[in-house]
Amino acid sequence: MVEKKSKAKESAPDGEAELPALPATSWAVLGLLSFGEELSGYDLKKWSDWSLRFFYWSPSFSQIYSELKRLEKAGFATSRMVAQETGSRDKRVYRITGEGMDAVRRWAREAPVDPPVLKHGPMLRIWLGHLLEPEQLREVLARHREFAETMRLRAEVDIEGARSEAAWAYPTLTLKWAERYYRSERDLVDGMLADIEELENGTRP
Amino acid sequence: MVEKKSKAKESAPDGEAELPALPATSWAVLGLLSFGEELSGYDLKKWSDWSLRFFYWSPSFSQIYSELKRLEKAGFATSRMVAQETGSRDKRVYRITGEGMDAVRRWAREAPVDPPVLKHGPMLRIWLGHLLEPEQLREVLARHREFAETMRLRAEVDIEGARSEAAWAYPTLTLKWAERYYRSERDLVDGMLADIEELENGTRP
DNA sequence: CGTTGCATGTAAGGTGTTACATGATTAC
DNA sequence: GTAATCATGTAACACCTTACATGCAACG
Repeated sequence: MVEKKSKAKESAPDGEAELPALPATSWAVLGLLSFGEELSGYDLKKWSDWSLRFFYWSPSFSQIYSELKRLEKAGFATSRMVAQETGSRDKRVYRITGEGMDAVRRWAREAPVDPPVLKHGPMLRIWLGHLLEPEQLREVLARHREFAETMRLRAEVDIEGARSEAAWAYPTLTLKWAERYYRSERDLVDGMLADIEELENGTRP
Repeated sequence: MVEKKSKAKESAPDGEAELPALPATSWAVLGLLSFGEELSGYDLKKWSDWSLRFFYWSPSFSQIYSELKRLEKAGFATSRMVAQETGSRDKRVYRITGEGMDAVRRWAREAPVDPPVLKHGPMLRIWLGHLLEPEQLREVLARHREFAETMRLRAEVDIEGARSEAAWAYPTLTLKWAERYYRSERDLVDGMLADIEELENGTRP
């Protein structure tokens, strides 16, 4: 039995009620609502695109819509239709409930600290370096470097934008983290380019 | 139309045949085989657990088995049963084909350089810092720091183990990368702990 | 004599994506 | 007039995981 992971199977007759086992994405969406604003699915997508994206992949529109339904069914959010004055299509806006706040808070405090999930395509390519020409290796790294530097600059800009807004204290903390993370990602490319150089020139005495 | 991504839809009447659109995991498994050894599904899982794991999540047994079937159907690998002398269950071993080598090589050279996928649970928690006590924030970070340091040490050990084996030149490169990556991840925790300290002591003049 | 490791595979189900349908408003 | 943005949602499907079934060998 290699693929097992015993799971306490609900019950838990101790005072605390069990938190429902939602996927992390669900908690992320509930987390977006936990800042208190009433938001539509569309808003949520936009918001997650430019805040979560630095450290968490942004779910698609359709997933956000289905997560919202799930959260509403669980009693963690309520929705209401809002008629648009201008005449465009009505929108459905969501607001977190008291139970929802309790649940995210408990999740944030009690959930196990799992290792981050990383799928680093560029590194997978380098790992298969025996299949590429050195020039192509460098090309892959150059593209990844561009990406990292773009992200770093975006984080830098956002930090400026969020400055001294007390409500954004913690999100700003993660932006600072992101600025350093993507800086490191960029520098790691440079380190690897140097290692490749060394490997080719055969600097072995 | 927000969720579109036009896809050239096969055809491509230029000389080159189209590479089949396999998921990255499939290429990763084929990549494991591209080092030339004849391996069972079980071997492949073990191998991916301790090599890919530093920069790419390791697929489950059952997925590896189904990827192998897919690769065999595509003509990228062949398999044969091997009877076990000792009497335990027979195993099926896989070997990459010439077409398989061509395909991974082309994939590694030609596939677009996509940004890494990151789902950083610990950062998601910090981002929701308004829901936690400062002590709990630090606890989340401490656990993540432990993880990062463990990974860093493993990479360090593996680098020693792989030294001067010419065949492992590129995998060793990614191990060096990993050692630096997890070192940075650890240092990023320390940076954030300092930022939290500052936030609490309110060092604002 | 129970646990761990070796070894392969199926079934069921959850997670998440793309494609499509629909339609009004605003900007070029 | 046509493209982009706002806005919501369904359907189909791909990806991937867990649970389960099965069974032998070696170790303590």
